[in-house]
Amino acid sequence: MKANAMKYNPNEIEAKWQKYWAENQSFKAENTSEKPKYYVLDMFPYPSGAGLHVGHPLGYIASDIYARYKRHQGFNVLHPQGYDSFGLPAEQYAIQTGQHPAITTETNIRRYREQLDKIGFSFDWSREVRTSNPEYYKHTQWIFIQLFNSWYNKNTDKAESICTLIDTFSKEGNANINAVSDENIDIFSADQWNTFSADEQEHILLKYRLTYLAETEVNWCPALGTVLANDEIVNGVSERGGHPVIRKKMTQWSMRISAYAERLLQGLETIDWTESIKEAQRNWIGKSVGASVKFKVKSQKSKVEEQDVTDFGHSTFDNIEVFTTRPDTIFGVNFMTLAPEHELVSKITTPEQKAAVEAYIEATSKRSERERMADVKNISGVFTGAYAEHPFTKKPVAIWIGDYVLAGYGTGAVMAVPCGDERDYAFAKHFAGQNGMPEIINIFDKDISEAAYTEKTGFELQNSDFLNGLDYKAATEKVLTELETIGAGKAKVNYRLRDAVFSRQRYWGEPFPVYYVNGLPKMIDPKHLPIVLPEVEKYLPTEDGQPPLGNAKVWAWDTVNNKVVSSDLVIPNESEGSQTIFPLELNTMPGWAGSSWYWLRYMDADNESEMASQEAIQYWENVDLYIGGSEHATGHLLYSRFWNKFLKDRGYITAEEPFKKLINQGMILGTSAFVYRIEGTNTFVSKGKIGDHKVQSIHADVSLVNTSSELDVDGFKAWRPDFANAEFILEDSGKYIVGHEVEKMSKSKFNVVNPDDIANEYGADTLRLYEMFLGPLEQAKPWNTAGITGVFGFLKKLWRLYADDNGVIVTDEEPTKEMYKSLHKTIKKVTEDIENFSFNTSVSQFMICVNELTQQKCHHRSILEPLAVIISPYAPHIAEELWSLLGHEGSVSKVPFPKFEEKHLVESSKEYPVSFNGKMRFKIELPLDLTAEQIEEIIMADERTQAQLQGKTPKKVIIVPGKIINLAGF
RNA sequence: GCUCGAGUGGUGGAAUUGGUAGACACGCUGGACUUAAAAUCCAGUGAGCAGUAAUGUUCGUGCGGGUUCAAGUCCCGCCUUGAGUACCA
Repeated sequence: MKANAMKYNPNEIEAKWQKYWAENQSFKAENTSEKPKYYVLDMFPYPSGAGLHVGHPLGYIASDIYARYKRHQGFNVLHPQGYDSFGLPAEQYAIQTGQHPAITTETNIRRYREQLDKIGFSFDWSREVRTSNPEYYKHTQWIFIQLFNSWYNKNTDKAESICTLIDTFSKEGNANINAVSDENIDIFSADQWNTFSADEQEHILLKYRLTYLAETEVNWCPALGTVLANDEIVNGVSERGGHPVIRKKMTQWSMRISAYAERLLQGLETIDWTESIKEAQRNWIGKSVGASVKFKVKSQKSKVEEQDVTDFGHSTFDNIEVFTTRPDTIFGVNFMTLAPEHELVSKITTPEQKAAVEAYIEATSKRSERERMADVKNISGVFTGAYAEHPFTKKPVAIWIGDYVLAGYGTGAVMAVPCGDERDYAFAKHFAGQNGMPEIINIFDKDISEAAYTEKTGFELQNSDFLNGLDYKAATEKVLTELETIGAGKAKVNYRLRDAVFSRQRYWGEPFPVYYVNGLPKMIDPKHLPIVLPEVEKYLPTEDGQPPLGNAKVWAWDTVNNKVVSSDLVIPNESEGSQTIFPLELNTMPGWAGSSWYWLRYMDADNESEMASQEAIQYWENVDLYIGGSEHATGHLLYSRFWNKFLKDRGYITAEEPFKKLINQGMILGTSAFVYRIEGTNTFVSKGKIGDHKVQSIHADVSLVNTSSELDVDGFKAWRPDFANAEFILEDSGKYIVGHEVEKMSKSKFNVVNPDDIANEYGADTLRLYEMFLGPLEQAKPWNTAGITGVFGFLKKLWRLYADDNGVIVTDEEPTKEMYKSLHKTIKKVTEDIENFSFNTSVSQFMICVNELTQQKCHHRSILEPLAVIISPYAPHIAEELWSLLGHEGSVSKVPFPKFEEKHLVESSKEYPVSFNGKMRFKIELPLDLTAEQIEEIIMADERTQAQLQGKTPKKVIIVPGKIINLAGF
């Protein structure tokens, strides 16, 4: 007993200190403090049924090291954790089993918490949030109402209360309003506004609100029974499940994120994020500078027969507006192409082209997004028979439709310049000679017989009237002036960023605080929030295709008693005046709603009346360090910035950007193991014996394989009943050797490694150090446990500096110079490493230090005390225990970080490498205070130098004192 | 196609502003302790050539050039690979 008492026993000391931290609330952050604040945040997890695997804690360990380090540095650190607990898997599970998603979620959270606690994170759990908790989503609903009650004023360049808009409307109409809004809003005067009915006014306001209800074309995923946002679609299929997605018109809530396009772009310059994430956001926002140009649709006389144009409704001129980044090529316009969905198509198509156009539209609408993408090389389109008028030459320009023009980008129409654009060129070549497709005009002094000339440089314009002889820059300037003069266009900036669809046809999400009167949405007064998710019998859509909330029996809003009441009380078709009970919104909010503001909630997580108090918001401001995966580049990280900017505009918070510094941890991949079954048999052949056998690769559970790739054959037979009678062809050594492949960790690949298993075997400190030691934080890397014994051995070695089997062996003697040097070298390196997020090299440095101190037989308090402190952010449990072995009360986590002292590293001499023609030949120890001349004298006198020179004289002698000696040119 | 990264021993990876390439660890080899094994400790370990050996010497950071006394690091041109994005007018 006595002997074991002083052995390093990770399980015992880790349990002990985890309990101590919890009982003493060691990591509770205060909202008022004399200390400077530092906010370290992890992307909170979705609590899935599979639990945590070793990949999840990677970022948490890094942020925990940083948080602990900052506490040692004297900061008041906020380091919270919570759960993004609304989401699809819990709902799918509910559909299959009938189990309420809240119960599944609760079970999963409990498991996550257990796993997280085992790793010894310094989270302030008193601030835990769960997005599915009504006390949380009450505030999500409140933010939604604020967005509804806001519009974006381009003059002040920020969001304002809708009241300022209504005020202006009633005083001067909307002519002078400069807002981000729907397009094509009719101009009205103050008098007109004041005579509009309330409903009419509401319809107009919806076109300005920052969240609005509109019939839009959405991404509909039939398999999931819901719409998806653009960032939830990857390669034309749903991100979750990989189901096909089609375009569909639906009335949905949208978020007017496009209002913030420019600020979201500019803000990137002010934040410390990786270039790749910034670049992804820039691409997603997709700013392009060019011009919008109007083409009048010509009242055309059919070439086939003379007819009165008024018969076709062409008596009024329509304008087709296009966006182009190359207004300088305007004289190269051969034709125009509209997206098949363009609203003018049906209006302008001539009778003789009608059948062909309609057939084409029909055919393209049937194709899914994915088919359209896969079919890029196939050129298709139809001539509408109509013509537009060129703004300068006044010549007719044929109007075509084609699916290479996307309805969702720009105006859904392009001016086609075949000589300067590859797609226009291909289209023109494909339909060359057909009715409506003229010869290509070449406005460049270049050969375009093979391909378009797409460069913006190296040409002079020709065949371009007043632009002849000009280059890109000069022509663009001139044409913009001319376009404005004749009123046919102007400079324009276009963004790819679309407004984000905010409705989901799901159960397990935030309900909207919205009810409908005569089909118009009304917000519930915030004082009645939360509107709690109703109970339903089935989590599937209703039989008549309503979202799952359509199944709720109690889901109507009583405007007299201000509460949710039975849906049966809604009286259909009765005049508005007598009704007081109205249907509630049946959609729920998307997954990103709750995660778009959660960092604010941590600042004051128990506040019932507000999302967080003003005091808390002013103290914590925003997140100093945010760590998480790069997969959220264009989703969460963009939406969060949007809501943050909005909340700032409306005066609720103080910071323009939510996350000052962002680090993306790389994914930890699994190393899958494969066994090879000979086809049609139950015989498994070892990797080296496959030869000519036709085999099928089957995933084997990685826990059945040791570090030498040998399979536990008996374990494998017992693993699954169908393998119980398996036969094996072994290697000559008698072993069964498996194959390996690096893949994403997943249950179905049997390559998941669980952090608690590692913690049980080696301890959490070993797990923490090993995850850091694997390689640079940002880099993706496969998990393998091969090196873990090295880290475990290091901790045992560290322990032995403080204690042997019989007890503590620390002395109060004065350490040697070498001991101080080892320590301070390490303080210096580790401090730099933490600040550079280079945690892998710190672990190496700790190993070097402990190796040196062991060699020096160092058991000196003056060294071991600071050593325990600098190692504590990485391996907090052993550090606490060592700190108490040294006789201290309380937690090492509160102790100031040791200061690096240069004096311990000052050297009086240096072992110089001596190179000849750049090749290092020998080393020589020389005092550092020698001048270059003195060094040269010593070197030239050295017999090894003479041996190298073989009697020759070097032309050049380079001596960099303190660094290197090089003799060259002989 | 475009954008952003990355290529270093048997393996994971070090190398701060150009200055001893391969730190640290795994693995492997040999040794100590042990009846034996595990654990622990010690030594060696980029490749080739010469030598019994100490040692000497050549080659070596994806490929081909260049700048420099000196290049993994800087410049030019490629190759491979990962990630994101894509008919964006």
